[in-house]
Amino acid sequence: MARTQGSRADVTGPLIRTHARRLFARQGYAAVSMRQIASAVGVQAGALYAYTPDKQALLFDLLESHMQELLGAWTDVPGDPLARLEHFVRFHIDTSLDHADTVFLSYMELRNLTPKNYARIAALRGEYEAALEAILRDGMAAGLMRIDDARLATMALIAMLTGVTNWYREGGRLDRRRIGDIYWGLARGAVGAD
Amino acid sequence: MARTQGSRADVTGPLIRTHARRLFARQGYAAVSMRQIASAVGVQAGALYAYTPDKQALLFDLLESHMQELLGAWTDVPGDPLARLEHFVRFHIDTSLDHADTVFLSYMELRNLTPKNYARIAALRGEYEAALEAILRDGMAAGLMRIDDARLATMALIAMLTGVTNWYREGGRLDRRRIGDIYWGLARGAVGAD
DNA sequence: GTCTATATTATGATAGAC
DNA sequence: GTCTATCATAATATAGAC
Repeated sequence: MARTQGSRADVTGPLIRTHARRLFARQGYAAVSMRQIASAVGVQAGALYAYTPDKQALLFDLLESHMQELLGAWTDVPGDPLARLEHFVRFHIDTSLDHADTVFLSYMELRNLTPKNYARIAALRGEYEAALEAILRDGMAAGLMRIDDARLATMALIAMLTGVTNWYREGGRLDRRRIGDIYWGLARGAVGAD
Repeated sequence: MARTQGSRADVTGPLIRTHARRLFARQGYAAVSMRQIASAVGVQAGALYAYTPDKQALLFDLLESHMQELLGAWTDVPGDPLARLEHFVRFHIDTSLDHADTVFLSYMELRNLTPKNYARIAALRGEYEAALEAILRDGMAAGLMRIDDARLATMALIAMLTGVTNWYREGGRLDRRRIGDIYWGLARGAVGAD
């Protein structure tokens, strides 16, 4: 609640998203008021409505742009399914830690989306899951992986990797590279590639 | 919002817990009002305060009694670490699915606890994690498992197993027994026991 | 133990001035 | 684009009657 006048559209928009993301992740969508977001940004509550039609749209935009960014950032590598799986493991851990707030939001606040908005996010998530499942199926076909059920293995691996966000703390016992190594070992074993 | 008078202490208490648990899990703690819980139970909002000092205590009671029940229900089996791990895998999946609402709550609403209440739940969770970690360490010591980091493997396995609640639907493609088989295969591979 | 009524505070969203 | 002021509604929690 700093300024009392003046237009700064270029900076206010991103600030709203940043602070909303952080607050939603830390306290939950329903527990955060528009006034609280405005206060963090340094504007009055009314000003937020120049950037978003309502609170729901703000949440949806955060989740959708995150999924779009995730899908845009993911690039499969050609060749050996095991190398591709290792790449996915490291990519997923790194991006999950880079966007821990949004990742948490994506699991937590799906239920606060309208049905239509929910369907959109679920579809994007399905695309991402399909990328991993394709790798596993290729690995099975090539005889490099022993997997009972590719769909369940996909869900299991994503849950396992995303779980890093539950305990990781910057400056902790292990750095990211080492964590990636360890989880790649777990994933490789899980798909029977040892 | 059915009755208009009459005392039914024996049934109202459990009903409050049951409906609060379901509503908190489906909509989030902050999004659920005391009126909403009261309405589901069939009493007026004021009546809830004969059972709980406030909303926060209601959430804490649900989480704490769940953790107590989980710890009470868990019994290690003697002998082979691999058999003990299989037992843990099936136990964790089964109880997670039996208490899907509370499991979800336990991950999502920890941040809505006061620091003291949070510390209590975290301690109970730590006890449970320690049970799995002990199995993994015994397996490593016995040369039956190849694990880089027992602590991370513990967190990874629990996240993987708990993730079942994210996609499981009653009457779906796979029954619980089969799901347990598949996840046991994944877990066994992850700890290098193939 | 439960109801009705209410105190108090906060919420999402809008209108109009600058 | 932002502020101030405000509407309409809803929240948690309490008091006192039955």
